[in-house]
Amino acid sequence: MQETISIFKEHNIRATHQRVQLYDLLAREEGHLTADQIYEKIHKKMPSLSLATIYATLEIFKKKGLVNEVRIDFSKSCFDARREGHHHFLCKKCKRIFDVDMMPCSALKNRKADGHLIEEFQGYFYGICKECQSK
Amino acid sequence: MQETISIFKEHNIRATHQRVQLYDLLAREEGHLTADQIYEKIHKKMPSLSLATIYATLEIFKKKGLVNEVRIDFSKSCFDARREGHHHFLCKKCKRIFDVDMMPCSALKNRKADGHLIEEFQGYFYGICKECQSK
DNA sequence: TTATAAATCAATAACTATTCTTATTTAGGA
DNA sequence: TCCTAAATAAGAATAGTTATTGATTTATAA
Repeated sequence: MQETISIFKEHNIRATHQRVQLYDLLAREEGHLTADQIYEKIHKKMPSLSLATIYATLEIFKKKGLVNEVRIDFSKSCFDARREGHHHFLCKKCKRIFDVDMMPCSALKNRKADGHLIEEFQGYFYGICKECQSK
Repeated sequence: MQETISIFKEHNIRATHQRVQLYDLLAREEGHLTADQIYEKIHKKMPSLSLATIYATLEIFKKKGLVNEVRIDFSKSCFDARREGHHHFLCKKCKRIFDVDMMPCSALKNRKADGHLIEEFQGYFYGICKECQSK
């Protein structure tokens, strides 16, 4: 996608097919996917894609600030396109992850806690999702 | 320690030496230790202790709500004794973890976010710690 | 105290997400 | 189009964690 390529230019990222696919998936289709889920999805269009490339690419995106690693499920990371002030909710029953846009803690950024300078904040919520409550 | 044993009784946990050592370490000496660090510390007093037992014990403590798993450093978990409304700060430079007692988000518990019932909340802060700032 | 079943233990094998290595391919400028 | 550094694919290696197993220990009751 053209918009993605210009974002890459801005951030000095070489626009390979793999990278464009990956970024488009996270930024325009779905958030919080694991490396494995990303692999499954892109593999269909691009059968030669390797998992190692996905990890390497995600690492680059993270460094450039395009993507966030989310570790709400301790066994594996998932990733989504960076978006200020959004956090995550993990349902204990169905294990699905939801975005939480309610953001009471955004004021924390660049403030100090016990003298420590806060640059980033991630809020992880655990509980029972809407759907699972009504069962 | 006697107090630990009575806590175990309350929670129906058999009070073995290994478990008492482990809980005392987390609750009375230090927080946020990795399984490996726990192993190193207890190994001195109790050379037969195995890492598998540490993981198994931590799992029991977690289920009973005595201990929290903290995954602020993505490569490995660390653990501390549960204490309401405290969160964690990871220094990007020295990689140390600090407790953050400032708690603006405690009101979230048992409320809903987009209809999802919040049972637990963990706040992860990333930045530069007090010491590293003054270098 | 002793018997017995259940719980716990240590040791190690197995598992899984992630990272590393290397030969090959590709993007983007000259 | 050609050149070169950078990126990729494939699979091996690593590391944290979990599962298995068989032996030991413990709680409880007789």
